[in-house]
Amino acid sequence: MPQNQTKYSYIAEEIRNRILNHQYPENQAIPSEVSLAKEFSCSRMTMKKALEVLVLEGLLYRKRGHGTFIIKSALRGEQLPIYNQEVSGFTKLLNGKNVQSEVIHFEVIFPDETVQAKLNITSETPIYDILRIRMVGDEPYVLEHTFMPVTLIPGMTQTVLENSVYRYIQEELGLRIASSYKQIRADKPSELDQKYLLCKAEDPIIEVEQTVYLNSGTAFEYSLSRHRYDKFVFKVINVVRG
Amino acid sequence: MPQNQTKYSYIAEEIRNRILNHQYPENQAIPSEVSLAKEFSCSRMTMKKALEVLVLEGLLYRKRGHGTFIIKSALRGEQLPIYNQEVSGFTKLLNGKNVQSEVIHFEVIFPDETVQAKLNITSETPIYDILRIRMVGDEPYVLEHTFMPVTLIPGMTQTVLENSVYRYIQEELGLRIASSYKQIRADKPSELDQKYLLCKAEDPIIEVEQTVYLNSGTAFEYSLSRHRYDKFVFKVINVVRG
DNA sequence: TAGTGGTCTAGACCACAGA
DNA sequence: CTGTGGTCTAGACCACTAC
Repeated sequence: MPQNQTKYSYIAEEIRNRILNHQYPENQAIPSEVSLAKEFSCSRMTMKKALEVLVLEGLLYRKRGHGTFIIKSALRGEQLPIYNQEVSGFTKLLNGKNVQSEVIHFEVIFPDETVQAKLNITSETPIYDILRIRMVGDEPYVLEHTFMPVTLIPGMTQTVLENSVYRYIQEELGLRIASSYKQIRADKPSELDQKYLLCKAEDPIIEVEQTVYLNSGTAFEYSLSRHRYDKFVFKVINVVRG
Repeated sequence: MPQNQTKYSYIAEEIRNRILNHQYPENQAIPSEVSLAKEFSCSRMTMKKALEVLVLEGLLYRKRGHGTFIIKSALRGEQLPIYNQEVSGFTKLLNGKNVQSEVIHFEVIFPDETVQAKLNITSETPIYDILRIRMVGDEPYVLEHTFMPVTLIPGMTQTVLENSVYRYIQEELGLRIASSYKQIRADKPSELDQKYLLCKAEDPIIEVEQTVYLNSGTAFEYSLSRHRYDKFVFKVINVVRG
């Protein structure tokens, strides 16, 4: 048992690995709560919490009176809980690929009414106004327009923007992200979209509007990400609770 | 305390109502776990579970050492957990409005390879092949192409299709929905889209591809819903766990 | 030091399914 | 009947914050 980790998340990790390594047969129930609790020397409640993590990831489902089963389609790749299970930036999502960011626009301004409402700030609160194009290899993927209060995220630089803003916020500033709210819609491409995403006037755009909150309950980012329609799919897993 | 409901979900409901009715000040912590547990005569664990429900709904956030706070933006309407928190059909989402469904196509066929893979069935398993246009008032909203195994959902009729398939499945057949997997993307309109959604060739389409699973772990629905871009927004709430 | 939420325990009772 | 998961309890200890 490693330090600095809760028991249930350690157990969840271990069982997740077993599932992904096919150490449990796919066509029958995995061991029961009681026997797993015995194996891991924990209480039944803790084991339940560990398994709950995997249920919410879409890897397991449980049925009273029957047992706990592996969701086979989750093993086949495809439907992995990538996009909506973690609040992370673009950089993390495309881990391993050659991701670059080009800063098109970066200044400090005062917010308009929309941004004031989204970030819950007054018109006198200075914000960063950032426009970036994100590239994978040589190809443009997404045009991101981001607004963040300067006082919350001090010391933003061109270098940070070209790398990972989220890494800076979490590792350098030590802030914790608590939640995000996204709205996804389709739109026609603007001239800006066409210019930077290299798309045609008849190509749709898929837009993700996002507000991200810190642990403290304050909104720190409002952003509009406009993606090429041929290079973006948003995945959502949904588990009925109770 | 009503029958037929768990204690924690009853408590969550009660506290949710208090929040929405502004019975707790927005700018300070709501009562602590311990005091709420005393008020509702429950253990601290049960109260924690009740509050956890509201955290996952995006209504509350909690901070160790500080307390439990209301997420104000959730009260302002806008960011309500409508679309992704419940696995429900179109009928329920637009509750109260005049929703109509017109069945364009309804027959039993054998699945192609894509549908076989999505529903995890063989080419000899008969399925319903359903094409419906959903209207709100006089306006077309979404064109839904749905595939369901006949053996799982027996007795499908034109009348059911014109009303709510989900209600039929849950109330008439007594089946329980466990989870769903969605992929959201933008696309150009096909001729079918243009004909039924009354959209122009340059209007984008937003497509939701969905597989829905029953309690038993079997997939019962694979569908492609194509929405008018000016009448559909997909909302996602995301809470960091741990 | 006191108060908050987070984790963990050992055990109880219940609902549901299959033999 | 046994075995499964779901709920609930009463209490413990810990981590974090504020005073």
